[in-house]
Amino acid sequence: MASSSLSEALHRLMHAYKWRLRANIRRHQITLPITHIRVLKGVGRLPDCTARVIVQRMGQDKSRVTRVLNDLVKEGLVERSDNPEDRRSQLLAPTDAGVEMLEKVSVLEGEAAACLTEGLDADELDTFLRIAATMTTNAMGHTTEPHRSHKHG
Amino acid sequence: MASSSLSEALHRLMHAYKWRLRANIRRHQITLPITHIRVLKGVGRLPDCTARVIVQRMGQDKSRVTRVLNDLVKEGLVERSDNPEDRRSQLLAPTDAGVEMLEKVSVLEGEAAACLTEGLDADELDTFLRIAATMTTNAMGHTTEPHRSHKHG
DNA sequence: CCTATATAGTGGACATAGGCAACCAATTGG
DNA sequence: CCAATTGGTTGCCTATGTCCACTATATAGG
Repeated sequence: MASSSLSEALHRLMHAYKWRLRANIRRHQITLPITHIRVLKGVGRLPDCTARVIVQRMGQDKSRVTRVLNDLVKEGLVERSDNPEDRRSQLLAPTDAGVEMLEKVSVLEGEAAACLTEGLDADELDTFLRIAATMTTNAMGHTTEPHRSHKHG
Repeated sequence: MASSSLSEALHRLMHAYKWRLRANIRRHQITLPITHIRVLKGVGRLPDCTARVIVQRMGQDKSRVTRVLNDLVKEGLVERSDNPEDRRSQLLAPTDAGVEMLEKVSVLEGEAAACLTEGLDADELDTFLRIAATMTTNAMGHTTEPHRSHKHG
């Protein structure tokens, strides 16, 4: 049964990965939840980043992103500034503390990735990523229902 | 940066997969959350299943498993019976309704898996599963800390 | 211009998920 | 018998994700 294998394999992998990531986060004395880290990374990496961009990139709910962003601002890791192009939204950028945090995070994620990919060569990792991307697209693709509420990019 | 790619790829894949699964669950008029389905599957598949077995197989917290099991019993999908080998624990088995549910679930997971693996040949899927298993082991493996608390033997 | 509609973001409420620690009861081993 | 361990339960908290309603701005159509 490939179906069952795939399902369980995904759940287990995700569980294990999160576990590893959390362990690393602790070890580095960071108190941010994983989602917050992902959002912070997005803010740091994307040039004219708005909440909308994060929402689209992560496929997450708007309200969730808002709340995470609120937390990050409260923690002094992210700043909002007026968006001259659209007064409904704000531009997001990491503060100095945010940049610092991002560096720590980069290290820590690198360690996690190194841990996971131990014993795999670049070719295999590449294949894995390619298939994962295909699966992601497949899963979100054919909607089976009249949905078409949002399109990504 | 493979690290960042891997991290994001995993998160995205899991998010997309869960989304697809949930859509299928809805379509089949099933009201069980994903975790409950996983636990029910475990109970159905493993011969002398106890809560402990589920905990070990899924790597989940004991308390979580207890609660999910309680729900499943309350829903009439799982039955507990005395374990003659150990009076602390009970043997778990699906009821008739549970078996029925498992059949529906099997269909639905098959559909989800089929959706995800569309355009992938058996070889690629196999590779993917193998690498995923390796990563899972890696992630849980070298603990960085003196842990060695349990091994399944 | 005014109105209708879409879009960006916010917040409330809730469900699902996972973790930590205390605890009980039964088992095991000295 | 006593101590430590193990299987399970419960309380409590955090994290994650979704749905819905709402505000404010933007934009298209009349």
